[in-house]
Amino acid sequence: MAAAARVLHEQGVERTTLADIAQAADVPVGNVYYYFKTKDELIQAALSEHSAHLDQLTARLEQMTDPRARLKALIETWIEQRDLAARRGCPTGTLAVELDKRTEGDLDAEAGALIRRLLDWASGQFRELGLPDPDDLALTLVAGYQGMSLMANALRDPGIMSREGDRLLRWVDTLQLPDRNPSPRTR
Amino acid sequence: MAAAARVLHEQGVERTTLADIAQAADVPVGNVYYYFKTKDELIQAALSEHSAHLDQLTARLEQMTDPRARLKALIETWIEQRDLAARRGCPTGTLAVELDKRTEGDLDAEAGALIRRLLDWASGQFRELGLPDPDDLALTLVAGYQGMSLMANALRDPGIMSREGDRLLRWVDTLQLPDRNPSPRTR
DNA sequence: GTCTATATGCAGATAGAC
DNA sequence: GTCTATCTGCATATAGAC
Repeated sequence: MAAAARVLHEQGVERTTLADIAQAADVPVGNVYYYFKTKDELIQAALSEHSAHLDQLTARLEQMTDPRARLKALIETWIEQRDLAARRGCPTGTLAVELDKRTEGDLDAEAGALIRRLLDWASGQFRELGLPDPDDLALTLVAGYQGMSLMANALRDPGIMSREGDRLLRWVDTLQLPDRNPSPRTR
Repeated sequence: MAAAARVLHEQGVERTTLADIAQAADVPVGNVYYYFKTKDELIQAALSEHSAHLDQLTARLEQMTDPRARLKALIETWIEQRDLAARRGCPTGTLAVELDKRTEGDLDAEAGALIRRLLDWASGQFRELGLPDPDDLALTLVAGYQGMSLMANALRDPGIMSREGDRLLRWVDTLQLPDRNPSPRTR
């Protein structure tokens, strides 16, 4: 499963053969079929891997008490992955793009669900901060990440991850709590 | 070439067969090879189509005198394409993601070059406005577009294009000219 | 459970009639 | 230039020995 996730990310879903994955996992080709009946099941396994990584990441971030610090640590993590992002793009994002081109099967929805989980987690942090429209803020954050990853990948420039990542860090810093007593009418 | 551009965008590069393109163009398969020796040449032709579309777009925008209005019109164009973006993603962006997975050939660089041309055009507009770091602003703009397109596509939600597009419009509006005489030291 | 050998289908590419 | 028929290679998937 780890080999599948890695190779599918590196080479893309459609250009990766089962032989590639088998070789990366150091097992003969036929053996793969004992555990995964079809290539689609292998792709699903890769999605599970990414899902587990997301769980690990959020669990680590939640050890911090301040939601704003968690969000900034998330962005720092993205920046640290800049070289990989420039070479191969965001693992989940590029997977979503590829799978969305498929009409049959429902793997595309699963990639979307994975992104939505990140979105929901981020939304929860903004909500904890008491900020208005946490869903919108989460969307801006994750879209920002996907955008900078795609640009870094397309232009083969990890510096883009640093520049846009820093901008996101500053953005998170500037978000202000709304005035709690905007009007004397309240109560 | 138009059929190639359309079908390659809809189905993705790797899942599109020459038969698909031939059928969309209403010519028999073998005939395609009279004009395009390989599938790669067809992909290149699709890139040329996208390039021509970009030229048409910027030419149209440059009829406006105010660079800020041009940028806002660009964003409006993106928002108008929200349904296509939600179903298939940004034509150039998804192409870049797919082609970047290829090791052999140099098509990936051409997709990147196309994105860079948009980047350069946007940078020119910010520069005309006299704003500092026009390249960074252009990067933020185009990354924002790619990010919202990918999210709209992954979540199958055109509303994302509207929400994030509106945010970009407000962002362009808030960009201020720097103080021209910040210090009496000058001269 | 593991592995080799093989079947099947299809996509890219070509030959050659018209 | 156009089109049909066909070749070739390769990727998914299977059969079956061990």
